Amino acid sequence: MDPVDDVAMPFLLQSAFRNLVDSVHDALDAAGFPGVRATHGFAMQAIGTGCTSVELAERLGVSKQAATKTAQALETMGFIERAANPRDRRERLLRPTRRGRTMLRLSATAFRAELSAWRERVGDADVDTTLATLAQVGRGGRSHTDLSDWTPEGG
Amino acid sequence: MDPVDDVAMPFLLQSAFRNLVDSVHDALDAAGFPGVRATHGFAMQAIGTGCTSVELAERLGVSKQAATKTAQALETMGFIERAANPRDRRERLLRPTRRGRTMLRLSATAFRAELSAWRERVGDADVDTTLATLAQVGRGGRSHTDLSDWTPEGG
DNA sequence: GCTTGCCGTCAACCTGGTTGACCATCTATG
DNA sequence: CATAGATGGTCAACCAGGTTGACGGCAAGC
Repeated sequence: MDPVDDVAMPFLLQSAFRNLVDSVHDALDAAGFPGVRATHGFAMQAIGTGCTSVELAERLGVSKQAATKTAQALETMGFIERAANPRDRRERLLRPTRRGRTMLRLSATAFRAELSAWRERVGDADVDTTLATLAQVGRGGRSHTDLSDWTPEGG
Repeated sequence: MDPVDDVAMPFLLQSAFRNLVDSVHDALDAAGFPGVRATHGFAMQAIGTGCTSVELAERLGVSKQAATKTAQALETMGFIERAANPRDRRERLLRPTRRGRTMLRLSATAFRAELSAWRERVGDADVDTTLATLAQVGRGGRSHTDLSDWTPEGG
């Protein structure tokens, strides 16, 4: 394989991301969850076992209005419900429905399956190195996404 | 470092991409090229030494209308010019201006600088492995971006 | 109890993409 | 040579996902 120029990094990152996300969406589509977009999966992950719109916004690194829009889409698709909080009637707790949790589980499975394919193609060691490297270079820059409270299988 | 779950891959890819692109934009901004977006740099790379809108669309993996819009933005910013082709009066050849080539060169330099920072942080070997791994997993999936004709420093 | 501040929402707008329709032009064919 | 079809480019309408600004409802602190 010819050497990869450093300048190619952004393209490689983006195309890897797209390939990964596309394959997961294909799997979700086949499993009866059509129309799921990348943002939806991200947001579901960020919601975890439940949070408010403002928390979601912080976790996704977007404005609260954008988070609210995404949450509305998720609610329309039946992935979350917005429960009133009797203790604070301003708040609406976003929490995944049964269907939402199923989608998340399928999504995680699909991600792992695609990663397994990568591992078969290039070897476990290289994939692990890639994960570790990206995790390290990810910190340090401004992180638009707070991963601290994510429990992908926590529901 | 705790092990990185495979499910984290999309987030790592995306945040690495954003960090990288943001740092390059900061550098461009500081060098007198404000307002450059990721799409602009990508498109300039894709245009290379010159191509038509339709070719640009193919290289970027988007519709020709989207490519045309991007090209218009690039022209407005003074990075490309659209020359008539006397041989085929339908065509308009998109080709980088001097300023456009300068921007591309600065952009490439900034990418390499950021990658150098990565290399210092995690070591050459890991960055090389990451590049090679991403390059391999990138092929195989549907590639939205044709890198075949790119000559980043070719101008 | 009133002010302050936070949660959520509405509205307007931007960017970067989509599809459909269309005109101008080139090209291959009858 | 005329013409039908393919191709390059543009216009218009629309969508998704993000932004900022304004604002109403509610809770909480002096």
